[in-house]
Amino acid sequence: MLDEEIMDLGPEWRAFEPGQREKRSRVGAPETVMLHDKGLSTDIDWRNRDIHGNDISGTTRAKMYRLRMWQRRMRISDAIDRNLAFALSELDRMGSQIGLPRNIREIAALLYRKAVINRLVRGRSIEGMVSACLYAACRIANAPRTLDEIEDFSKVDKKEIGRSYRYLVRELNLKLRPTNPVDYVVRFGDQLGVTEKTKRRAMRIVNQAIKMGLTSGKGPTGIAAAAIYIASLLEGEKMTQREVAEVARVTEVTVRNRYKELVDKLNIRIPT
DNA sequence: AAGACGAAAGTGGTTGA
DNA sequence: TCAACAACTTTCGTCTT
Repeated sequence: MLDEEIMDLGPEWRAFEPGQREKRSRVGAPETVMLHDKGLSTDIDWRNRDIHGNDISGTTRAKMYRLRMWQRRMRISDAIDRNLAFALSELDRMGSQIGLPRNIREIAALLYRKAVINRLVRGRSIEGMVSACLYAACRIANAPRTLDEIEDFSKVDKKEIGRSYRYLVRELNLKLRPTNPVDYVVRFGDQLGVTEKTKRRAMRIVNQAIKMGLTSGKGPTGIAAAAIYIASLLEGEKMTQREVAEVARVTEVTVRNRYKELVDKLNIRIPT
C-alpha cells in the first residue's frame, strides 16, 4: 500500500561507481536526518585541540596543520559516506523484501548512522550490522520479526545478526523490552489465514498468560503459536500443530509444551 | 495416512561462582 | 573463565482420528 514510493533516497546511492569521488558530496546532502551528539562533539573536540597547538607554533605550520586536518576530515567523512552509501542501499533492499513499512526502515537507517558514527562497524561486516539494525528497528516499532525472518533476506547467518544486535544494543544504550507475544499473533494469524475472531481470541489468551506470569523466560514465538493453535480449536477452525509451528518457526514439540501449559494453567476447555 | 503425544538426548545462550 | 541451567530442538516410537 504505502510501499510504491520507496525511492526518494535509493536511486542516488545505488548507481555508485568506485572511480568518482566528486559525486560523494551530493550524496551527503539528502541526510536531513540529524547527526547525533556523540559524533559531533568528538569532532569539535579534536579540532579545538589541534587549533590550539598550531597557534603557538607559527603561521606556516598553522596552515599546514589546517590542511592536514582538512584532509583527514575529508578522508573520514568520505569513508563514512562510502559506508553509508553501500549500507543504506542494502538496508533498503532488505527492508522492501521483508515488506517493512517506511517508518521502520527509517528507524533502522537512523540506527545505522549512529552505529557508523560511533565506530561500531569497524571489525564487523556491514551486512551483519544492517541486519541487526533492521531487527532492532522492528522491535522498537513493536512489530518484531524473528531472527529467522531477517536471516532469510540477509547474507549473513542468524548467529552473526544476533551478535551484532546485542553489540548494537549495548553500545548505543538502547533500552528494549522483551518482545511481547501479542505482537506476533496478528502476523502469524494472517499467514495462517485465520479469522479475525480467532486472532482476537489468541490475543486474549496471550494477555491472560502474561498476567499470570506464564510467559517470562519463554520464547514469545512459541507462546504466540500455541495461543493461535488453542484459539483455532476454540473457534472451530482448527489448525494443525504442524502448520502453526511452521509460521512461528518453532517445532511442534514446543507448540505442544506451551499448549499444554496454557490450557492447563488457564483452565481452558478444549471442545472434543 | 496424518495428526497428536511425550520421552530422551543434544544444542546454544545466559548466569553465577 | 567455566560449569550449571532452562528453553528449545531433534529424533523417534506410540497412540488417536
